[in-house]
Amino acid sequence: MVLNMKVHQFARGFWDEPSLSLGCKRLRPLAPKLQQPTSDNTTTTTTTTTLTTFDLKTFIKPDCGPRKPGSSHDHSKDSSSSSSSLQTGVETHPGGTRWNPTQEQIGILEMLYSRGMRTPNAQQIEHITAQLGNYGKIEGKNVFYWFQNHKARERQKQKRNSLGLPHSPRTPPPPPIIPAFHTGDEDSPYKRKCLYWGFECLVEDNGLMCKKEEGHDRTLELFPLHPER
Amino acid sequence: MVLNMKVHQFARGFWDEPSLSLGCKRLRPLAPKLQQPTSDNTTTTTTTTTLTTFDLKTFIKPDCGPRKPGSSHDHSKDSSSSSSSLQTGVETHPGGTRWNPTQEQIGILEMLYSRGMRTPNAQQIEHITAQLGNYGKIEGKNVFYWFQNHKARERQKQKRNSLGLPHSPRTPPPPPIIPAFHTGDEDSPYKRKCLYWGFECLVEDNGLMCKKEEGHDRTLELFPLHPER
DNA sequence: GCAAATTAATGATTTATTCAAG
DNA sequence: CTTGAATAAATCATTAATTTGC
Repeated sequence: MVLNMKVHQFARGFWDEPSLSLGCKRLRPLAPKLQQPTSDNTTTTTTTTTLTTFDLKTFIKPDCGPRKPGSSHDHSKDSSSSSSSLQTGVETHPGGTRWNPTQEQIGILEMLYSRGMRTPNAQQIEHITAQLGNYGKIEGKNVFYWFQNHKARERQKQKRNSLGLPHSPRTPPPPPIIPAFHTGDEDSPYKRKCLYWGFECLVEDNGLMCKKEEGHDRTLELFPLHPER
Repeated sequence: MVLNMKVHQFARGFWDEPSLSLGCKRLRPLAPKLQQPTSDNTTTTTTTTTLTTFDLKTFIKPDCGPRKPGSSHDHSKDSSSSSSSLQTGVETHPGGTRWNPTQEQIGILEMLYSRGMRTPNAQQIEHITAQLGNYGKIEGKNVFYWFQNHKARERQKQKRNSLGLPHSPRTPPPPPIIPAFHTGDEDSPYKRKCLYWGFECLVEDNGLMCKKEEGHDRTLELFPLHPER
């Protein structure tokens, strides 16, 4: 057992774009949010009780202690490391916290969205992730989240519009678009079943890497990009 | 088993995209960003390229057609297969669609819940899954879902009780319990960061198998099972 | 011009609901 | 009717834009 990991440093600097502003306008400030106090840190107590066969003690969580938002930056993502004796500080990494999509990535995603894709299934996510990986680091979950957020925000934007100015005489904002191909979702009664859970896909800067339920001895072929099919 | 694939050449050109203009936002492509920094040199590419264009066609969905609810059972999950030549019908498990927890599994989960566990993190889920695997087939997501559903239902049950009979003189149903150890969730300001996404864990009937972000070169130890069954 | 302060956007999680197998 | 599975809605948190005071 060992967790060995390497730290990849990750050069985040490439592709930085100078500024660039999008045309849309901004709207009002957001609601104030209050940050919770957090204080009360409880100490960890573990009371264990002896027990039974099912060794409860082993569940004591290894890491992930109460997190203080305030305390410097916690590197989210790789929380994995952590265990006590970790080699220190090094790195700590900057790297990265959340996915920062490139223009191309967003462009592709929007194109897919405009074509009707809404909730891509595992396979599609892999494919998309692989493709987008050519434009920057990205993981499957980012794709998944993107569609979820985009769909939700599009929806609320539309609702706002329809309510805000219900007097629009004309068909106001043409709702999304039409699918060019099925996504397994569409509007039909929910698809379900085509889920993303339980699969991980990672794309490295140079090249790509995808896998899936490998342990289960089913390998997923990675779509050749540009297939022709 | 193997993951075969690779490829990636493909440069930026996409957007040939015929019709399709994005609404406002996102403007221009502009500065060519170079992505692949480094290396990449790879022989192959030539950069330049021309190419490609993000072959939309490749996204045509392989399977997952519109689903008719009525149509017999589609095995959800593995939608993966699908593509033509997949090897065998592996699995297809007969009836098995959803997880069917055994008494022991539920017992353990409830014990953990009663002890305060609410939203186990990835590591914990792995561990739990592994342990429960000794009592029957189970996957990480089942554990994840169980806690989610149980928490939610406990909550609504409580709400119902407090509203339904607000006159109960006595403290009616003693709310959950107290945590014996932190789970990283609890009630304190949400923990966040300790997520389950991006990790997969599978436990077979006989033995176990867990893995995690392997591709990313971090290996996770597998908890020894031995169960005392 | 520039960097801290502020605000808008949006990625990532959690909670609430809904669907459906058994 | 119980409850596993999934999706949608609500939130939280971090980053990029923008603004503001030198």
